[in-house]
Amino acid sequence: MSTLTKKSTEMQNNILIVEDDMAIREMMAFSLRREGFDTFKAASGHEALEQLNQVNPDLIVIDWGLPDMSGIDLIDMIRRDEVIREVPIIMLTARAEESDKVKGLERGADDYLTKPASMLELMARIRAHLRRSQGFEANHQIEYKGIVMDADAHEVSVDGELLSLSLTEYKLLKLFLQNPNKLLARDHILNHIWGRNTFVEDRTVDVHILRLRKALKKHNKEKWIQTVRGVGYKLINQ
Amino acid sequence: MSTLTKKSTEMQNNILIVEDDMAIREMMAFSLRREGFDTFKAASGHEALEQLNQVNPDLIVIDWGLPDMSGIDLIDMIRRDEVIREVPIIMLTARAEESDKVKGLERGADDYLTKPASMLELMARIRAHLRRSQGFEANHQIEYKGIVMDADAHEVSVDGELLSLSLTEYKLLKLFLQNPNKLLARDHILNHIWGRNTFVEDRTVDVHILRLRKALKKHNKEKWIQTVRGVGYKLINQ
DNA sequence: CAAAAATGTAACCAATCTGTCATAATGATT
DNA sequence: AATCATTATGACAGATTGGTTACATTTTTG
Repeated sequence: MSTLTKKSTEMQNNILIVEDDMAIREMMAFSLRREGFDTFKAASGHEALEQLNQVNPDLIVIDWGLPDMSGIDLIDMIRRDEVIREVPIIMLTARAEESDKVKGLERGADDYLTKPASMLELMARIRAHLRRSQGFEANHQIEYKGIVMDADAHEVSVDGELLSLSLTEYKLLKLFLQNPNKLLARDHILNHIWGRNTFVEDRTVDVHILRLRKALKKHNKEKWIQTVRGVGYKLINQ
Repeated sequence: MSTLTKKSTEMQNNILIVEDDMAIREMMAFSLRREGFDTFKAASGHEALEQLNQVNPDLIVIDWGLPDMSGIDLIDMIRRDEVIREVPIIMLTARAEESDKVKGLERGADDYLTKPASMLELMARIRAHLRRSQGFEANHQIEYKGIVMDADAHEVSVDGELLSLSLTEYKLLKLFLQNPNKLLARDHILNHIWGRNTFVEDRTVDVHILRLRKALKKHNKEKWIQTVRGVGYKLINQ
């Protein structure tokens, strides 16, 4: 699996820290690593965007005052990106002014802490957000009309029978199961499975769709993946 | 729809306030109602559980120190309940002690505020949580007199029956649905569907209108697209 | 290390979509 | 009613699109 699509279900959680003050940044990174997180660091908005082209963090901590752009602007850009849009964001600020707090939360941050922030509280809030964004169930199962995907076991079964899938097929099916009945455009699929900036052909998606269809066909679920000409594919019911 | 299953997509959000201090409770309720939320109140843990048997709130604000049980215990019970388990919870406390904060977050609260809490900040945090718990899944539908276009599924149905459309027809219909009862000039249509500088004939629009009309005809919606001689077309109500 | 599996591309074909034209139908104007 | 202007319709060819197979390359497995 490439670094690009690194996601967090079975592995450690990735946290991206965006903070220009080196001392604070390193201190946070240190604490987070000690707690078992994988950390990625950025000292500016642009560095952050660069990082986001290479990692899909599970949570982002953003300093309000960055040298090149405001934290708010960075949040805006993240929330507009199709792939990472939903990542939880914790804002960090030196000013205790309430208007900032409110502004940050209104504009897309999920949480807000005032510096000097207690590491303990930051950790607790990070864990609270991760807990929520990764679901409550201990064993992550997605189910849709007889197709059951067990993320922990990395297994898929159709009407009880195990389905043998390659990794790409698995990820593809997972994407479909997470968005049943929704049209997934080709480039959307590309972005989510291969990452934002890979040089994979459009047609490659088709081939993998074909392979996934074949796998489903063996279990009499032939017509589950519907083609929408000119746009993409859709997982449908029957 | 029964009160029990009241969920929040189309209607106001329900907020449950669990707080024993009447002054604070009423103040919060007042502010929340003014902001357009539906509020439900409980002065104790037991009252809260009673309320939860009747309403499914979209978010719960819980005071740390309740007369009959600790807020933490209440959270535990909520998180163990199959139905409401995932509701966002904001803890409220008079003590500023950090250990409480951390404990609350570790045990299942999603957020934590210290009293005296600023109403503005509480509102902002409530909205941030609601946005996350429901905002991302808004499904984009356009509806006009029995024609329902689901942008996520890329589907159109007429009186429940699915309509099969080519991409251009789909875009055309979308344009009409976005501007019902409005006259759409030919060049307006051209600009919106083919782009500003394409070399497509005016007459091409007619052909696609024809095709769209045919598709609608199959579902007894023959006369929906009206010709306005010399100008363009209009989507009308039968 | 050899064999098997997985992956990304290219190439071919079939289905479908699209734009244009010719002609018919309709409406407006005189 | 005759003429002109505009739109509807059907047919057609070329373009686009997606399904499929084959193959080279990489990765994994035994």
